[in-house]
Amino acid sequence: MAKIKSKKNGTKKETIVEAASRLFHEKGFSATSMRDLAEKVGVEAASLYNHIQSKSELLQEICFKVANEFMTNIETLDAGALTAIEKINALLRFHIQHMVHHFEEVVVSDREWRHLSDPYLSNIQNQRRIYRKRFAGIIEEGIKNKEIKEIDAPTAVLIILHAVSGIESWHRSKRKISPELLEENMVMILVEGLKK
Amino acid sequence: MAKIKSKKNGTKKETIVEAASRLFHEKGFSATSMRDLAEKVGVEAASLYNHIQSKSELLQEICFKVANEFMTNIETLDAGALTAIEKINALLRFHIQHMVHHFEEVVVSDREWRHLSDPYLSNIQNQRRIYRKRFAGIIEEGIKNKEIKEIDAPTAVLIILHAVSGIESWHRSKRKISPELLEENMVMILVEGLKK
DNA sequence: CCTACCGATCGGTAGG
DNA sequence: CCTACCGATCGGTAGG
Repeated sequence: MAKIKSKKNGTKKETIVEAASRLFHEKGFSATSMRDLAEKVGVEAASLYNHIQSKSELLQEICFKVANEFMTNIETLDAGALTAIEKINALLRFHIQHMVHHFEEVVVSDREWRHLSDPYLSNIQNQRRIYRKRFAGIIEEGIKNKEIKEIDAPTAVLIILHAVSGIESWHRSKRKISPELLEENMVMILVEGLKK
Repeated sequence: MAKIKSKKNGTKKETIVEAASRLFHEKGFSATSMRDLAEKVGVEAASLYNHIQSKSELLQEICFKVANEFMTNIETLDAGALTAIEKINALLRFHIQHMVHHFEEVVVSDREWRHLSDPYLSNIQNQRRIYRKRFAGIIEEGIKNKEIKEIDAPTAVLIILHAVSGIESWHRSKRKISPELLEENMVMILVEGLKK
């Protein structure tokens, strides 16, 4: 009876994953039931299973989509001919913009990946480790070049990545500054803190 | 039969809350069952209810304990005669040390407070808002004094508080630097990023 | 502190 | 896409 309204350029599955992102962000993966999701989408719970295999698959979709986007970005960027500081600047801005525009899926993938099970769990853990190592490599490059002061690179990565996830509170705050101002402020505080 | 082993200076309830911190951190509040908790403590699930009222009470204990510690700290510190930068330095170090030594309860209170229900939910949300405002106030003081460069104070607070929560990854990492080095690095990057 | 058990809700399936 | 329903598990209680 009630059909899933899929957007112009999207399959019904994509519509479901999008609704799942919003719910997982709001209530967490474990506290979200398939009946909650069905209600949000406008069908009965059983009907969801014509488009997806399991609740777990929804979390997989979200986590791997986000991981791929960040991984692709760091690879193309790292291949370019920028200085280390310029690379870090670009990485940070990409993270900020992603958090501003797709914060629900980014937050979910950051906070709920623990609820995946193998082999997806190990896969995501690996990707996250590789990403952080690559990021740290860029910082170490900058330290060698004397662009960046002598800090522990993994600690700097950890600070930058987690600082960005603070944008979630920015979304919730009443009187937000503009996304552009937010970006400039974050770059100013974080990148300046690294420079020699 | 099997009795709860309470530590020398702790009630049985405290033993249960401590185990709950570890489990809520590991699996999340919603995915942790009272049977999981009972097993960890060494009794049957029903027996837990001789010491606590509900699962929700455990989360309340954790969240309010952490909130009180941070609130007390900022109040005593803000009453002192330090410069703004010195206050921020001290606040940051308190956060770092707390995350290093009591990271399970700090992470749980940071990540799971959404699962509280009113009136506890509103209470915690208020406390968090007040804390951030007070922190931002100190930064604004520093901007007026020309100790700190002209940044958006709420954004700086958001960066600092979330950066600190990155210490969770530090705990999980194989080759950790020492807590002292971690602290010095975080202060170096974050506080230097604020200075004029 | 345990055994026994409650109603509610969960993720998911069968069959149309 | 829905109705009907499954076994499992949930938080919590009664009664000893």
